Amino acid sequence: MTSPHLSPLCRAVDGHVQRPRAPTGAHRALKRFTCQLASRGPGAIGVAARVALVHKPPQRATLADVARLAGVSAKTVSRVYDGSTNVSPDTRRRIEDAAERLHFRPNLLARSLRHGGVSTAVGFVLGDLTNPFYVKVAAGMERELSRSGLTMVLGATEDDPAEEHRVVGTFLAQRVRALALVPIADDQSYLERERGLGTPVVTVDRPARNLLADSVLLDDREGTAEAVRALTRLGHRRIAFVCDPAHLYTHVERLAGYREALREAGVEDTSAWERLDDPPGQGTEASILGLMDMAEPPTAIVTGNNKASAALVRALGPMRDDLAYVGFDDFDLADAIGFSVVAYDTVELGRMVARRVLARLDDPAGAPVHVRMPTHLVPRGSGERPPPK
Amino acid sequence: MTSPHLSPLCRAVDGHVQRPRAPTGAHRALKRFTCQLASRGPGAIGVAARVALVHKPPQRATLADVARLAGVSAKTVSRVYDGSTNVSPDTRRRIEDAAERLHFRPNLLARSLRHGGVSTAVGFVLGDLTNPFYVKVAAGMERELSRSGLTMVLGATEDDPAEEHRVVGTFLAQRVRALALVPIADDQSYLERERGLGTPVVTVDRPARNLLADSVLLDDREGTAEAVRALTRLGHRRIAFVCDPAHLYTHVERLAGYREALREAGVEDTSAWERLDDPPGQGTEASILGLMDMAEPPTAIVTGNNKASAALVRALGPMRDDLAYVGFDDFDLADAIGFSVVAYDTVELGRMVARRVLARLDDPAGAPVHVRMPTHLVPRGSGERPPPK
DNA sequence: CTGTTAGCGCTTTCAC
DNA sequence: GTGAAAGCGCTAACAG
Repeated sequence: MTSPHLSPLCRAVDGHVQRPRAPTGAHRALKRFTCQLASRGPGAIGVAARVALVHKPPQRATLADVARLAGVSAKTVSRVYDGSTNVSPDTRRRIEDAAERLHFRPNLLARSLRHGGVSTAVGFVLGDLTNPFYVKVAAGMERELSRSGLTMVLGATEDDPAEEHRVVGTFLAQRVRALALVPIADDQSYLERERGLGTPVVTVDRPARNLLADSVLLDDREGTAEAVRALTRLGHRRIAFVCDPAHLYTHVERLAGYREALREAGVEDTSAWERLDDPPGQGTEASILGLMDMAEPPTAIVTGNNKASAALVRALGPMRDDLAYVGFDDFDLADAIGFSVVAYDTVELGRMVARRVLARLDDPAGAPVHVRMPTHLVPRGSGERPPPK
Repeated sequence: MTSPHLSPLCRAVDGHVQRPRAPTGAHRALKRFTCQLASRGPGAIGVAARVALVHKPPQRATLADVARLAGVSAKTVSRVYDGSTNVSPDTRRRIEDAAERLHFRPNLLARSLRHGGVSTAVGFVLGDLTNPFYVKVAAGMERELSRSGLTMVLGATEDDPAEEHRVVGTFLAQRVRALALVPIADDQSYLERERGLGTPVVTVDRPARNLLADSVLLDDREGTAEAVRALTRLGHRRIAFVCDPAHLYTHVERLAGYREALREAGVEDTSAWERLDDPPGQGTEASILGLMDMAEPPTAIVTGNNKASAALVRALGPMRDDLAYVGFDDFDLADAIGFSVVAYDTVELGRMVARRVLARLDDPAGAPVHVRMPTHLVPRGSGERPPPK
């Protein structure tokens, strides 16, 4: 019965004495049953056994199974997989053969547990997976992390502060190695302890509140200021700024850049041109149409994000040429419709987040590092028109 | 020294005898050191100790730590966290208090290992994180999975077959509970074994090759056919189809739908109107300009995906009204520029993938299930123009 | 309702 | 260069 012709997985079953109380005891008993039948030839498997076989699949081969088949100790097999060089070429080959035959895959769960209980995943908590900004950041992160053998786990808060706590909690329970976070809750002090416990936190797009964490942000203020300066240089003075919602950190910064640049050009009071929170239920399109209906309408509009830019296109049509406009954030087809924007490399931003995570893992101590990713003006026609005479 | 006033984490240190050979022995020794200093008051921590404390952070509290503080056994604490009701309210409160004080978080890694070595994550292997289609699918999946307490791990193949193997391998090593996959390799038979080992596979957007797996696809063929039928009903006969690359499953299907609908309208030979692989180095815009340069140019164009639609806008401008056109895939601002499309609910598709995963986890046996998500024509102007007389 | 014991699959320490 | 024993944090089985 314990003949050498039994399949490797069946051999593992013979080790039953060594693992008498596995939680999946039923599985194992069943496995032995079906394997025994199988050793009589496939035709001997009854219907019940076949159904059971499908319902309770065979176990994966473990390191011990490989060791047994290769005739070495578990530790030696382990050495082959943790990059140790202290294995003779001959032994190594035997082990690799055995592993191949058993389709062995090291269990990262077990390895992580043994290795200080920390997984190889980095959590990224973002607002919304349908927002192209967050997702391109995630793409950059993933590329950079995978080069270091780390994976990325994504969680969405749907811009709900309570969800931030829930998702972060799940990730911490999974023992992510680090946490990247687009903060939405009012307060991230609850993460201070985790940082102290060795889980670095890097915030993305917005700074953390009440938490000493690294951050990777855009240069929101300078980006908008540059756009407005280009317009004032062309002679524009009646420049509007459209953004919603106004309270978000990035939007506050962009508004500040707008005001700053207009003040430089001698325009002190911009309040008449600011549309910061859209009329409830009507949205940004209404704000923009309202601006154009003014007695003295603006000669240029700066939008605070890509949603506002889309609203502008919807409100005024794709190629309105009696008005100058520049949008924060690049977007698909902006080139095709000649929409000038304040752009930045979103994927690179994600890579930078990953690099901060890696650097922080290498050096958990030290003051928080804050990175501002640069923006640049992309002229495409809509932002280079002087005001009408 | 073992006074009750020592912090809980320091108490854990007193259990040193119980875990004498932890792999992080250095950490623990260090922890004891700093804790002892700390018990003399924070001011007594020397510079070296403080640096060391930061470099080698204290350990997380474990279930055993909580049990010790609450004066119960580990198993009882465990019962509180696995949803057992067999704990007296009083004990439960004591445990919860202790857990709170120690900031205890159950270690999902350990739990997963004990639970048959399967994690709570579902892997989704997609082509490219910057592609909005895949990402919206991921968004839908994530929403549905999180309702069942599962998380999602994302991996990108960058459309490289070798990467598919690598990413899938990583996920399997992490013992994902199931695998969703946009296949890119020629052959997925390597996953047959994993399925047999209890890891369900659901393919997305394209069927698997040589693997019995569930799939969630779009109704590509009918989607294109519907668009073409609407055009033939308006009188169009010279209808072009632009798509690249031609070999992809979805594109093959969409082409078939195009041909089918034109055949229904009496047009047998469509080869002159098909632009299936763009001129190398020049892209889809060149294909489209080439079509319009023909002696008898098409009166309508159907694009095979959103990239081709974008190329059409770039080649012909955003509001070309002497030509009818319809695109497969909806895209941002398509409404603003009056671009009619064959649309579908991408997020819902993702939810459906998640539901297939969950169903398959419940019932690993049974024949593969194939789902086709419906598409629908969204009229926005560009597709409802009759041909010029 | 609660505790004891053993072990998931792996890696660590230490001995050979 | 290799092996034996122990245990990471948690939970299943089985007592009491």
